[in-house]
Amino acid sequence: MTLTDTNSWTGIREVLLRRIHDRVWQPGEQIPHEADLAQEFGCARTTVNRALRDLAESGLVIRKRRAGTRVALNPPQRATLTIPIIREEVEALGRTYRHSLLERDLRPLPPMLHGAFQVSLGEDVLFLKTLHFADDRPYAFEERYINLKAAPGAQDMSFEAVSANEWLVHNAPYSHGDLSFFAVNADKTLSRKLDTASGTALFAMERITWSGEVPITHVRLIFAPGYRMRTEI
Amino acid sequence: MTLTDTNSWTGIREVLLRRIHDRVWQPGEQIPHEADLAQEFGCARTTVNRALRDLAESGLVIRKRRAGTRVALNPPQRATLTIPIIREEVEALGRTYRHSLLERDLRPLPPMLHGAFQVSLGEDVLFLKTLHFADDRPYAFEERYINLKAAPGAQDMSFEAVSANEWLVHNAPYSHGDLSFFAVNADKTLSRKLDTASGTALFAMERITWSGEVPITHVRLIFAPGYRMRTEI
DNA sequence: TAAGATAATATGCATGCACATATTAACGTG
DNA sequence: CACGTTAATATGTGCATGCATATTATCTTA
Repeated sequence: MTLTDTNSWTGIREVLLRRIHDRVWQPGEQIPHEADLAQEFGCARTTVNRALRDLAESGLVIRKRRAGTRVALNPPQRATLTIPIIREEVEALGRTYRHSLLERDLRPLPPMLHGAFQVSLGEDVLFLKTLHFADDRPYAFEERYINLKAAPGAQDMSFEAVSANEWLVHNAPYSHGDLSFFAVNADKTLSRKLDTASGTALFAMERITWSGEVPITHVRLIFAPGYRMRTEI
Repeated sequence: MTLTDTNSWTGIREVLLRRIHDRVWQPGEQIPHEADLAQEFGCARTTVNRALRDLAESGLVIRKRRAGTRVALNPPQRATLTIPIIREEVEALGRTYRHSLLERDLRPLPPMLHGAFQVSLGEDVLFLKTLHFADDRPYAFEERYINLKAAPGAQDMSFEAVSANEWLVHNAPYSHGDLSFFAVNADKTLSRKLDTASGTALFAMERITWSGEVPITHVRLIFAPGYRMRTEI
């Protein structure tokens, strides 16, 4: 009856999904064991396991050893959003990308970042101010601090040809990071750079990345008015 | 030498991860076949497969049949963010949640939503305006349209005791949706509701969900000033 | 030589089995 | 009856194997 092949793990996942959607198995309710399901579908337990694991990953079911598998009470609304390199994002829109480096100097780490960005306080960090353009219209304004201990090569880069973002992605890969999104009002500087009225609400993103225990970079990106970050769930 | 057990799939994943981080395998470079790696680690190919599949899922390697596995050129910066139910988000902050229903009526679908929200144009939709509080301070302002064809029970709900969000999560589960984030300036209404100055930049989220082909609801959530959406990568 | 058929190969997936591990239920024992 | 011990059980994971499938390389043939 189903279009999907029933004894492939994806097929089984679809069937289970439908049962959850159609309330055959109520939220919070325990569903049959892997072994029973395997028998029902006439496949190996491994295959059922694969399907259930996938559902558990997306948060739809909760699995516990011995306790069994149950339908999640409130399926967490998870969204995976891809944060592209700005150049790629702009080019994907069919527009021409360029960027211009507004500032570049060594300076002590601003106190605001002392907590998150644990560098010995004497050390200078590389500070960059960049403006990103799409078809010669400002697209995003970037302020970035780079820990030279984590990315020593950065000191010799001008970051005029290749953006710091891209260079870092390729030369100082991170293991983890913190990401946050918020809204800011355009101050005088921002409004001039992004060619908008002062006070305009702007979408902003802040990111700190580490390689293990070592902080690599702190970026603050502020997008031109009208920017939307989209994703599907 | 490694702390992790080397012949568990997670252990193998760690080893592979380190090789990628340490540039033993350069970006774009092809890495050994599953079979070779299995021999190197002294485990079954299945186990290597599991580790590689996991790395592929997080976008660090690209796998193609016959073509082999190679390190991703620009590892997409993917972030999974969990969009919690507001009540849970507020309570997780250790604050008391409540909400108040400001408006509730049936009305034709506003033209703005005709494109996304395909309801026969004659049909009315349920419109709700809600203000969410944390410790009696405004937390977020919500405007919501509910397709009564997708969630007929909604017409009989007052949504005063239980929020529309929670009710829908439990009674009209969606199969997919569109999600977007942006910034808006507080207009007169918003500034009064959210107790802030007019013009303040506010973080906003818009979401449309469907069950199959049928649209369920359109929500626009505007958060009080200072809100940050955080996640880890 | 160019285009199409064919073989080789790396990953994808299913199976059956065994053992590990977390968690709950049952069981004693004081 | 309370509390700690033990057994039962469902999921987690590893292994060996075989076949499926996509893609590339090679070999034909006109």
